[in-house]
Amino acid sequence: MARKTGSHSEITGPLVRKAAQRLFARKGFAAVTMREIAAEVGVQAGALYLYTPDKQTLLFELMKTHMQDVLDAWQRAPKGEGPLRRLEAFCRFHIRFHLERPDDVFIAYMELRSLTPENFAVIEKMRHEYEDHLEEILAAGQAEGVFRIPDTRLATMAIIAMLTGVNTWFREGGRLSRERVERIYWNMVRRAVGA
Amino acid sequence: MARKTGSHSEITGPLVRKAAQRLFARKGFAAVTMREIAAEVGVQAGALYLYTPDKQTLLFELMKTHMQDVLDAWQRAPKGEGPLRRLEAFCRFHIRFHLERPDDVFIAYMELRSLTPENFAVIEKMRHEYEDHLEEILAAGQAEGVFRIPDTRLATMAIIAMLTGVNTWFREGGRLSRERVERIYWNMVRRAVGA
DNA sequence: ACTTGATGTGAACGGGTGTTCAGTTATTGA
DNA sequence: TCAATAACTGAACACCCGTTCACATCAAGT
Repeated sequence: MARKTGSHSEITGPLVRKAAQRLFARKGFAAVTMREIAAEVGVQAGALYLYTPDKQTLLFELMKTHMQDVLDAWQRAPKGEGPLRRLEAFCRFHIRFHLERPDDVFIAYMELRSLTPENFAVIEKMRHEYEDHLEEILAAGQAEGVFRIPDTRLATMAIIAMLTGVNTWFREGGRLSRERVERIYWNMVRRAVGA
Repeated sequence: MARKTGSHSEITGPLVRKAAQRLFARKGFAAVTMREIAAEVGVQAGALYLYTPDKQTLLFELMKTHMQDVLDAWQRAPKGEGPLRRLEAFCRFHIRFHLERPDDVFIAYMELRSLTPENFAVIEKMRHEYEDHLEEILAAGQAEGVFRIPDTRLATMAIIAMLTGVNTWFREGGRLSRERVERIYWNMVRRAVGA
């Protein structure tokens, strides 16, 4: 078979990651067996080790890729000018991006404790980096007198928790459209920061 | 030994629940073994089955007791008069109560998927009952013109997600006192609902 | 035609899983 | 004193775990 890299199948590899992602999100890392993942892909358990050195690395790579995707996507997202517009951009981006990747989000928030300490440190750092983007917006708005926030770090955590919470109840085709949810949440955030 | 009920030891029983609670919160239900719990208590694994029919029931009872505690505590909590004071009471109650039981909260939010469908339905119903208490406050305030909320259900979910998020970062003896955190969060909620 | 190497099988490895149960111990009430 | 029983042990049960590896398959490159 024609190979471009020294790695393995470009077909089975992604299938393994997708199956693992779906199963980890649904049942939790510890409750999923390598044989389950293999069955989902349509191979025997041993074949998985052509694509990952072990189960822990499989989880870590999923989480790292997700966090990198978030950071890259926010970097590329249109942001507008001024703290108010930037905050709106962030809120809408966060909701939209997370709703598009419910499994990844679930894993990233629930399986931190399943990571080895070294892997945890890596993911935690990336998460903190993302949170800092929001905190910078809040701090800038506070400095300009656009926001009235007693503690920017606390407001950061509150806003992210609130926005991420959408994933726990939102269902496509439900009572509210994604656009409507985005607008309502943005308005709550805007008022919460006193703007 | 003098027994009042037909059940078993009133010493070891609670110890089992506390050990399970701590371990489930720290490592996750699926990652904790009955032998680990037994070791924490200081007995052999077989002895646990004097206090629970199986591992699943142990988890379910922990979660059910916690949810019942939340509902009872809110029922008993001082609430003040009018939607604004009631909302403040709810916010402060939620933060305080949850910060006092970090392990229970962690389990209740993370291990829903580890429950059997029947057990899940029971817990989900209790959770919904709690959420409804908040939604009723919001609806009353909206009706009286004290709040400006486009969608009470959505505001309910947003507020609860925001308040529960405190548990992920708050540390006793940290930069902010619990009272200060309560006040800041309450102010954010108050502004978010337009009051 | 033949070697190469990617892709995968299927059995095995050592160890761990939840759960059961016959038997031991210790304390009790009569 | 002694039968009753709560509390617990320690071994066993049947099965599942992540991971390894000798071996098979088969398309591609020379």
